[in-house]
Amino acid sequence: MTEAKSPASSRRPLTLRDVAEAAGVSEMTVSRVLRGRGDVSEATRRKVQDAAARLGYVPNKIAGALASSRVNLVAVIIPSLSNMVFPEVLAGISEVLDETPLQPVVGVTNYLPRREDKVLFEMLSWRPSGVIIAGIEHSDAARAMLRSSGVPIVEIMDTDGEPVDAVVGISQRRAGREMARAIVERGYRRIGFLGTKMPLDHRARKRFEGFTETLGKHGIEIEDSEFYSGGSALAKGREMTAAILGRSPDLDFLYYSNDMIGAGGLLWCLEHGLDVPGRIGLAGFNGVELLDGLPRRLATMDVERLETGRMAARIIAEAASGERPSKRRRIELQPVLQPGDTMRPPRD
Amino acid sequence: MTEAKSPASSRRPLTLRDVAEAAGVSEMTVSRVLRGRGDVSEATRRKVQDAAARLGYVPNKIAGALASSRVNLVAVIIPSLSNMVFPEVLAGISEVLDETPLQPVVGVTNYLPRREDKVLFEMLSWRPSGVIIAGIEHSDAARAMLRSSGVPIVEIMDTDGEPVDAVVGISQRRAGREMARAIVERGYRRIGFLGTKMPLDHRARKRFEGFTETLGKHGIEIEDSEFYSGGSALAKGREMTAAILGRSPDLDFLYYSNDMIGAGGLLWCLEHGLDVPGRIGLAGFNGVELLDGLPRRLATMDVERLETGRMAARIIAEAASGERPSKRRRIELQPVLQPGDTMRPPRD
DNA sequence: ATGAAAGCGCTAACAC
DNA sequence: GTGTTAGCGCTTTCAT
Repeated sequence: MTEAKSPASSRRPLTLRDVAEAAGVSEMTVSRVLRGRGDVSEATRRKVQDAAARLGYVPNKIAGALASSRVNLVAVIIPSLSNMVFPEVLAGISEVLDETPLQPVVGVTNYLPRREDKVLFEMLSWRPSGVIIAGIEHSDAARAMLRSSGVPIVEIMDTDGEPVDAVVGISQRRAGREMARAIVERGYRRIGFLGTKMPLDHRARKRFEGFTETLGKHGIEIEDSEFYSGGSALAKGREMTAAILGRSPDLDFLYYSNDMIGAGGLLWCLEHGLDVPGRIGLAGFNGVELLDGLPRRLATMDVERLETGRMAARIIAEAASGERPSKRRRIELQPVLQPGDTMRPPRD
Repeated sequence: MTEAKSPASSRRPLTLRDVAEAAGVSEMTVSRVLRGRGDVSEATRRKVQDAAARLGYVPNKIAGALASSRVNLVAVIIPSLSNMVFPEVLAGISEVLDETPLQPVVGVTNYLPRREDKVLFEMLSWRPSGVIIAGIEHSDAARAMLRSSGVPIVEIMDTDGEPVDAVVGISQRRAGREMARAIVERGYRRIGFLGTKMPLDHRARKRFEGFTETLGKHGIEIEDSEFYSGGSALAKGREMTAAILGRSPDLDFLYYSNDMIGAGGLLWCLEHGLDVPGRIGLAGFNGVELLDGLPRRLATMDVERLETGRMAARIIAEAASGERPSKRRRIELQPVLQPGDTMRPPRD
C-alpha cells in the first residue's frame, strides 16, 4: 500500500488555529485543553482532543515558551559520555526529573574550557529552567554567564571551591586523602600512581593532590608514575602496569586514577602471578559496576554518582516549582572506600 | 572580593533592545551584527560587539527560532546511555554536526515504546531540523509523527524493515546469520546462546532470528540458552556461563548477545581452565573497545557505530543546508567479523 | 548601510 | 466556560 499524500504531510506544520477550526472553538480553548489548564466543559474538551489527535497536532513549544517565558528544559553540561561516570549521574538526574515537567538536555564539553563556554552559551540561549554543570572550575566568562542567567545553577562532583550557586558532590581532595590513608594504614609504603594525561581534568588533579598530601604527612613520596591518553583504558591499564613494574619492581601498591585502568592492571598482575594483595595492592577510583565481574573485586572509592545526580535535579526541580530555595546550597557527599580484594586488611 | 550586585544580575534577561540602546543603534542592526548577516560598517559592528560583550548579552534563541522558523537542533533518540554502543554513535553524530551550525539533542527511551512516543513528541514540539532515531520499529503513532514532521528522519542501526525516510546501519538479521556461518565453518556444532531478557530490543531479537535461521540450514539447533536482565553485565556473563555449562557441559560454543557478558564468560572459562578456543569457542557482539584489554581478544562482530553516526548526521546536515536530498536514502553497512582469539580458524 | 513595520504561534490577562 | 486582545523577543521584508 502506497502512502497517500494525506493532508497531514503538507509541509506546513499544524497550528493551534488549525485545531481550533477543526473543533469549532477558539484557539484559546484549544490551548487550555491541550495544557489541561482552566475550566473547559467535558464536551468541548473531547471535541478538541479528538480534533488534535485526528490531525496529528504537535504543539509548537517555541511559540509556547516565548509567550509564557517558561521553558521546561534543564541544561546538563558534562565533559564526556564515554566515561561511564557521567551517564550514571545523568541517570540520577533523569530519575528525578521524570517526576516533573522538566526535561534534561545534555551538552558535552570534552573537557575543553572553550567548548564548555560555547555549550553553556548555546544552552543558556534556550533559556532553560536550570543548569547542572560538572565541576566547579569554569572560565570567568562561564561564571559570569551562569551568574547572570537568573536560573538555579548546580555545580556537581567537586566541592573544593566556591560555587556560583549550589553544589553537590564529594571533595575530590578528600577522596584522594582518604585513599592515601587507607593505603598507609594497610602497611603499603612504596607507591606508584597511574593516571590520565589530562591537565584539564581538575577532579583527577585534586584527587592526586590530596593523595600526595596525605602520603607526605606520613613521610612517603610517590616512587613512580605513569600517564596515558586515549585508547582502550583496560589495555592501557595493562601496558602501564607492565611498564611501571618493569621500571620499579619494588612497588608494593598501585593507585589508578580510574577503575578501568585499574581493572587492566589487576588482570595483568594476576596473569603474571603476582600475589595480590600480599605482595602488591591495587586500587582504582569510582566504584563502577563493571568491577563486579572481575576475578577479584578491585579496591575503589565509590562517589555516589546516582545520588549526586538525584540531589542536583531535586534542587533545580524545587526552584522551578516555585518553592523558596532550600537552605542546602552545599551538599557534600562522602566518598566510600570499598576495599574489595586487592588491599590487605588494616594493621592495628 | 564580594560580588557586587551588578546590573547584569538583575532578574530580567537582556534583550536585543538593551544592547541596541547601549550601542546607540537600532535593534535590527544589532541583530545583523550578532548573526553576521547583511552589510554593517566596521565601526558599528565594533560598537555593537563591545556593547553585547560588556553587558553579557545572551541571545534568546526561542524568539529567534519563532521569528525565523529555523531551529538548529537535531533530535537524537536512543534507548539507553549505559550501553556503550549508543554514546559511540553519538560521538559520530557530534563529530559531523560540529562542523555545522546544528546541535544534537539527546532523548533516551529505555527501550520503552511508550517513552519513545513521548520523547519523540516532546522533541518534535521543539521543531528540530532533523531526527535521528535508533531502530526501525516504532509505534504507529511514532511513525505518523515522524512522517508528518516535515523534517528529514534517519533511522539507524537496523535496516531490516521499511524506514519512514532514510536509514543507516547494518542488517541485524544478517549479522546473526554471518556469526552463525562463521561458527559452523569453524567446526563448532553444539551451540549455546546467552542474551538479555529484552523482548523490546528488536535488534537483539533479529540477530537471534538470523542466527538460528542459518544454524537451521546446517541442521543445527541451539542446545541451550540463558537470559538475564539488570545488574553488572560482566558479572552476569560469568554467572550465566557457569549455569549453562553446568547444565550442558558438552556445549562447544557460546554466543553472547553483547561483548560485556561475553567478556565475563571468557574470564570464567579461563579461570576454570577450559581450552578456549579448542574445547569451546566464544563470541560476543559489537566490537567494543573494552575488549582490547582482556586476556584474550573475544571474537565479536563490529558494527561500525561511529560511521553509522557520521553518515546519519551527514544526511541531516545536507538536508538542513538546503542541498537537494542525496539519492542514498538507504545505507547498509557491513558487519565485520573479528575472530579474535576465541574461535579456532575455519576448516577448509 | 541602517531603520520601521509586521508578524512568527502561542499564552496571560481580562472581558463576557 | 469561552472569547478577545495584546504582546513574548526576535527576524523578515521593505523602505530609505
